[in-house]
Amino acid sequence: MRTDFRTVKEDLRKRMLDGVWPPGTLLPNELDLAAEFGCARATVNRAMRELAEEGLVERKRKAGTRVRQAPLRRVQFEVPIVAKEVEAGGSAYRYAMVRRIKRRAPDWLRARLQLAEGTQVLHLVAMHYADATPYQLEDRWINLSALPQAAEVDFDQMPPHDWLVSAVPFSEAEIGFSATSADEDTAEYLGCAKGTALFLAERTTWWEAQALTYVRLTYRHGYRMSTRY
Amino acid sequence: MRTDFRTVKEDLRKRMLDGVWPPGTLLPNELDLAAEFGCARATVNRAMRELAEEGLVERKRKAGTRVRQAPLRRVQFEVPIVAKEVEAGGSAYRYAMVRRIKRRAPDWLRARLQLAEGTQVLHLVAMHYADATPYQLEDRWINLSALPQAAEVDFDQMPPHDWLVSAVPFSEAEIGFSATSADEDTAEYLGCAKGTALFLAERTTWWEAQALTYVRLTYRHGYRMSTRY
DNA sequence: TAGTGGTCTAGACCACCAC
DNA sequence: TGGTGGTCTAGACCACTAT
Repeated sequence: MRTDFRTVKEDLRKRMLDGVWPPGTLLPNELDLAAEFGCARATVNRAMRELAEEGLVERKRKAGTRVRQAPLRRVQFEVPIVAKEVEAGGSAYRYAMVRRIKRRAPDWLRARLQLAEGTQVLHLVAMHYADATPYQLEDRWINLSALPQAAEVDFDQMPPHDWLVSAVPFSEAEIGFSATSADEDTAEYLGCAKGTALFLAERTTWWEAQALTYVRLTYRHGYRMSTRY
Repeated sequence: MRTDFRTVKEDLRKRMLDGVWPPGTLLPNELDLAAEFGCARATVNRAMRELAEEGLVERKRKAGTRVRQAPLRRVQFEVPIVAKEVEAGGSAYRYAMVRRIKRRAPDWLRARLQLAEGTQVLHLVAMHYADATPYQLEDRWINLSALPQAAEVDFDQMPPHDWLVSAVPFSEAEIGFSATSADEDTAEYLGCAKGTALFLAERTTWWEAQALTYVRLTYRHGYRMSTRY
């Protein structure tokens, strides 16, 4: 059995976790490690490169590889897709359009998306359910000057997110998370008391410097977004 | 000038973004691409592997490489470190311990951290400020059976987080984000009205299957955690 | 300037799996 | 069962930077 880069990687990681190589330690160079593990230098290189990407070690030419003082912590989330989220929780996903209005972009939206005055937008409100209980309220604005086809789409049949992914597979986005108080409408949609603290995700999507859509996703009371790292 | 794997990668990416290879397209195999780019197969492999890690393409032996239908979206956050966050915002960071009590772990904490009955814990409450205004309320519990040294640390001089990073450089953690209503105490600490919706981050940290600490970080009203992708 | 990591090459063998 | 990606090797040259 040959020496696998994963074997090397996990072995090196173990030495750091077990305190054999505490933070700040200078590791042996690639050639020496390759000799120790009985593998090619390229194999050690791959192992070390991945450890560096994970933030466990820091590499510099000539200076060598060091265990990081404060191992970097990067959290990775999958962008929550509501249908998958609901089904992963063992519930049946259901979706319903609430409102669909074509109108001129309000000022706050024009400012946020940098739209010209008088730009037409499509305002969609939709509810997402887990079994029969409200899960998420979607409040979406689509820039019709960038996506005129959206005006013809039947969003009763296809959730806006699905259509957007198919229409614009690649895009830049900014996503933000915060807490908000339920206003009267939101409280009614989500079945909670007015003033309840709710988790809010906002996303703005761009393509080639043009804003495509802005969406506010308000989650039901008690929602928690979590991950391990 | 030789063909760089970055060149190959960006060239391939461009073809997908530009619609030359729309979602679902089967890409040429590595050998053909290597011939096209005039480089070794390993170079193409590295480029494609990274594109796969980014979620742009999907690779399967024998089946080949395909452009993803719905390009996967992975969001990366740096784990927010309050001091850096505040200073990045151009404010002066200040920190103050509010309370420090050694006690037996309450039942809810024992359940969460899987502690034996009667386990001693250190309960710390601290405030983090941006300039003179409250920024974050830290409510932390440290398992003294795992970290007995914590009992002797002067947390007036060093924020708990900094001490923990130096004491336990490597650990597993679970982090969760949600929304919460300000109770009376929290409202007073953060200078907001009772019942205000606040952003809450909770983190539980483990090392070798033993819980080290559980912390609730409640942010001031209006806080927003955001990222691009 | 010398030591270290970064990358490319050409070839090889293998595991997986769609056909 | 054959084609594809996954990985390893041995060698080479180069870029960066600590000294």
